[in-house]
Amino acid sequence: MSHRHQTVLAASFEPVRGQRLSTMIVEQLQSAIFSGAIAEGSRLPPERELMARFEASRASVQEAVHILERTGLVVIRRGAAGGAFVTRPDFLKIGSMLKLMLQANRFALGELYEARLLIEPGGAEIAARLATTEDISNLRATIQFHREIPADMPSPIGRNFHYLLACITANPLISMLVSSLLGVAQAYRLQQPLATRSERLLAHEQITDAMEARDGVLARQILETHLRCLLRQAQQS
Amino acid sequence: MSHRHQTVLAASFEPVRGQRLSTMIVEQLQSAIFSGAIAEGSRLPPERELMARFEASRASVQEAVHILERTGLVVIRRGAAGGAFVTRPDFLKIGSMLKLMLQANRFALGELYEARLLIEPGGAEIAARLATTEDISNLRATIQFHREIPADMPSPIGRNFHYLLACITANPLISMLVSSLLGVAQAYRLQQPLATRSERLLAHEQITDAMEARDGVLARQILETHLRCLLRQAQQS
DNA sequence: TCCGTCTAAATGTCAGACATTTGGTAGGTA
DNA sequence: TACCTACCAAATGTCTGACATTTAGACGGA
Repeated sequence: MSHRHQTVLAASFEPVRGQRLSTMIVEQLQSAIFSGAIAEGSRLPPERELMARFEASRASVQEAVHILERTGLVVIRRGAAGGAFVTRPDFLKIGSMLKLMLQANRFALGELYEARLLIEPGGAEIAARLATTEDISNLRATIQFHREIPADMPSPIGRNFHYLLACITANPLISMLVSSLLGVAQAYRLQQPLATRSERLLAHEQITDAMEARDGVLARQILETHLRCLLRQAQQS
Repeated sequence: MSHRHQTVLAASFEPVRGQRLSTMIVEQLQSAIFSGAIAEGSRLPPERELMARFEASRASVQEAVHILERTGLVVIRRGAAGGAFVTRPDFLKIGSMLKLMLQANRFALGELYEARLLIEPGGAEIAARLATTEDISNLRATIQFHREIPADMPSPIGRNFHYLLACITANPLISMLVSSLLGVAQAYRLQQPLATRSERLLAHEQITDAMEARDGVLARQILETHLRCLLRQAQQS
């Protein structure tokens, strides 16, 4: 056993050096979840049973399940009827994770606005087509909300005008992407707010007006101008 | 000790129910990394030492470090001079995680194209401004590559026309978003390819031609038309 | 009916051991 | 000197078995 390196010209050159056990378990569970073999809301087998199935220690199994929870694929409840329940990662959680990782690479602020400029104006146009009167009044309420709270208080994402706008598109992919970008933006903005509050509120109001008039093109233009202005400022600083 | 629930009107109502140990360790290490207290490229203390610092078991510490690795914040090397080295998550890795989470929510194919329609045409316009002759020949090489490989063989992301296009924007945020969306798209496309190969290749060639002519608007239009056509098909099916 | 209490199932954590990987070092040999 | 080999030590990977904690539900008494 001590002469493993004197291998006698093995037929297969594949190293197949196993990954970490927990990683492989994660992958198997993931594909089981994606394939629908484990339905949403149902419970994964308890750890002891997974141990037996994967022929791994509890530590490895547990780490795998914890990673799944961190990814947002399951929630773990302790106690008698507890366990790991398959769930759907809500896109706020996804956004916050993305934000975290974006934060690690330090992007230029300009790059951020450039990306927003790609998504949001087009999103506004779609939103204008779909907005209900309730959506509109939601937007107005948010504007009012921001008018009242102190400027230094960061507002929750649910009260963010741009996020609400994205949600109106009824395309979860879009709202997710926007919420991620906004999360990154927030981390930057704490350092240096680019637009004055009144400028921002004015733009938001104009956009809402345009949407109420069902003028998608106008809404798009205003948002585009607004963001492009911020982009220029960001590139200068 | 068995009457814990008869708490005598605690002064603080905060449950402060401790999170998982590994989670708290992850957070501390993360903020240490983000703050720069642990420089990029340097090594985290070995597990035994982290055990002592956090007063936790090796299992907890190890799980935390593994999670950091999964997040892309460190790479772990085994062996003598091994350990967890602080690194920067490259955006392909981030993109793949985003893709994973997008995949978990099952989107309609139409929503996917709608999102791509927001990002990619604008991205193409930016790319047309910045493309070098080398970029152009890269694009052509990719088209040729796809012309030659069998249709059923999935191509690597580095050979994906749309991804290359996004990379030319020189905005890592954009390439990341696009690569994520493409990843999701790939999972779908295995089921049903919407565009015929010749249609796709033709569109790609036209876009490249437009970029070579520095006609950003045209490149944008072609890509937009192409995607919008696919979107319509997706909505019908 | 409304409580407390107990129980069992499940996760959370720990300690210690052994296995594996891998860089470096010391020594021998051409 | 240059190269190869064997060995060592540091570090992560994994397992085992135990104990701690949480919590839903069952059981029973006022």
